[in-house]
Amino acid sequence: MSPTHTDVRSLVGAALETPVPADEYDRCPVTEVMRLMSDKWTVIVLVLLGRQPYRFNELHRAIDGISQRMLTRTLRGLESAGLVLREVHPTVPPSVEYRLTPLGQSLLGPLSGLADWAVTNEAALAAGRHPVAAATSSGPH
Amino acid sequence: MSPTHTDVRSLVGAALETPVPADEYDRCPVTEVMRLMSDKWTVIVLVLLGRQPYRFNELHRAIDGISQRMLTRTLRGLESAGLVLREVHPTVPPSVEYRLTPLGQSLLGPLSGLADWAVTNEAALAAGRHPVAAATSSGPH
DNA sequence: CCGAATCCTGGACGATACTG
DNA sequence: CAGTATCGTCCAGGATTCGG
Repeated sequence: MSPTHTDVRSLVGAALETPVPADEYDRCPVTEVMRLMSDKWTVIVLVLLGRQPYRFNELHRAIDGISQRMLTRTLRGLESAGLVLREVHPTVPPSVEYRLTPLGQSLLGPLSGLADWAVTNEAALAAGRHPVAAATSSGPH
Repeated sequence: MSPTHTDVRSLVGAALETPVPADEYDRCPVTEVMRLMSDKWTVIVLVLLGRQPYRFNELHRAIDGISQRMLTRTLRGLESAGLVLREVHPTVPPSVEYRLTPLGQSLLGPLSGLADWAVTNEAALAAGRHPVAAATSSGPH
């Protein structure tokens, strides 16, 4: 198992001179995870399911603006990644429950780290570019 | 300044019953950050610039498969978010250097957390769905 | 209640050519 | 060297309809 990473060098290997091969970049686990989370609804679904299991329509009502189609697609994506478990209860009418798998739960930690950063730096981001000490060697005279 | 978040509840407020308003979700800082990072090249550019400053064509050569157009767009996006600083040196021929701002640097930490998770769970993700203790106790065969 | 099938639009992305 | 302009393709995502 990998030791703790202190940076994201896993993405680029150890290459400084070597260009990142397009193929390797495409199959990099970091890239894959970003692809998975980068659609419009996956994160919010992940967060909600992190709090409690939901039935399909509960989720549909809980997320304002999502269509049935996109909820289904989002859940399928998470399911096939092993982050969400789909449980069908053979009742009448049928009900389907979705919950996070342990793997899905474990993603909430890192995701929370990113969320924390986003909230902390919300102001700086909203400001567009923030006031950094621009250090051209010519210097502000 | 916000206290430390232990989960991503900042995204959903405190609402369990209340549906997440589409508008609020759209302007949530977490959503914005995900939007920023969710294109094909932003993450790798961020990572490379985290190691050292790059000139435009250095970056172009370092990332296999990226087009000039997309590199420009990616850098513009990062710049307008305040994560990357663009420095024009009035030499002949002109050279432009890109480096991370302190804000950009600070993003590498949380990003690294996600990368670490991705590498750690690469196997489980590659397997599609992982062998979780399924509710159906009926084993294989 | 849960979801698949179909149609449509906008934006991401790539390739190529051109410019100061 | 560091871009911009233009064109074409592909796919995420919304609306709607149908099925089990």
